[in-house]
Amino acid sequence: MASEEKAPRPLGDLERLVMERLWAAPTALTVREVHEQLADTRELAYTTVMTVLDRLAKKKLTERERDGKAWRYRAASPREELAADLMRDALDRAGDRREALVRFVGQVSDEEAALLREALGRLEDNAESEERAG
Amino acid sequence: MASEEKAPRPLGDLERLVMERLWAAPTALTVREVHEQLADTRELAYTTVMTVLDRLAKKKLTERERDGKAWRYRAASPREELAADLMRDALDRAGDRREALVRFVGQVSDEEAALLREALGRLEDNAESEERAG
DNA sequence: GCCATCTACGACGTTACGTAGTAGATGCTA
DNA sequence: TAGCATCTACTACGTAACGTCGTAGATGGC
Repeated sequence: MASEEKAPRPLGDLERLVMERLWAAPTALTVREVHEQLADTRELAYTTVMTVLDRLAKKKLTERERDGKAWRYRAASPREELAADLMRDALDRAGDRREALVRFVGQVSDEEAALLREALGRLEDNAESEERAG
Repeated sequence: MASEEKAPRPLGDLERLVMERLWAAPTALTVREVHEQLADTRELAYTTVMTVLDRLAKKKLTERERDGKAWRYRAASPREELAADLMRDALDRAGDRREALVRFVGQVSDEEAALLREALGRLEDNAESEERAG
C-alpha cells in the first residue's frame, strides 16, 4: 500500500520567487533586502514580502534570527534538498516502485542519467567502506 | 536556470482515493462503480464522486467514454507514470541537478538503489542496441 | 525624545477541493 | 408508451492556501 501522507503542497509563485532569492543569497536576508531584490521583477508592498517570509517560516521552509529590530531569514534547507524530498515523496506514492523508477530513468537526459550513475557509485563506495569499518 | 513552470498541484485526498480505484481497476469504471467501491471506506454522495471524476477529467488525469447513458472513467496514465512525472518535475526545479540527485540517491533504500541501477542498466542496453542499429 | 523602520495581525479576493442538491435528459420496462 | 430509475449537467457552499496589502503599535538610532 502506498504512503497515506498528504503530499506537501508546492510553493506558490511568489513563495517560490522568495525562496529562490534566499537560496541564492550567501547570508540571511532581511525583509527589506528581499523586497529590494524582487523590485526588479515585481512591484510589491513591503508587507507582502513580509507576510510571505513569515508564512514560509511557519511552514519551516525558512528560519529567522534577530538582527537589531529586524529579522533575517534564510532557507531552512538547500534547494536541492527540497527537490530530493519531493522526488522521494513522488516515489513513495507510486504503486510499483520498480516501474516508477524505470519510467523516471526513461525520461531523464543522458547527462542526468550519468549523474545518477555517479551518485549511485558514490553510494556503493560508502557502503563498502562502512563494511570494512564495521 | 530552473524551470519556470508551475508545479502540478498534488491530488486532493478524495481525488487520490478515486484515482487509486481507477488505477487498480482492470477496466474503465462508472461513477456508480467507483461510488460503491468507496462505500467501504467512506459515506459519500453519488454526486460527490461524480464531481471528483469530472474534475479529474478536466485536469486530464482521467479519460471517459460513453457506455449507454453513463460515462466510464479510466486513469489517463498509470500511477507510476504520474509518479515519474512528479519526480522529473521536482528535479527540474532543483538548482544543481547533480546535487539534487546525490541527495535523492542518499535517501532511497538499498532496494530502491538496486532498482535504480537496474533501470539505468536497461537504459544503457537500449542505447547500445540503438547504436548498433543506427 | 523623534522619526524612520520594523513587526504583528487582520483582511480581502481568488482558486482548489470536499461535499452535495436540484433539474432535466435518457433509457429500460411493464 | 408511460413511467420509473438512473445518469449527467450545473450550481453552490465551506474551508484552506496563497497573493496582496493596510493599520497599529513596538523599537532602536540620532
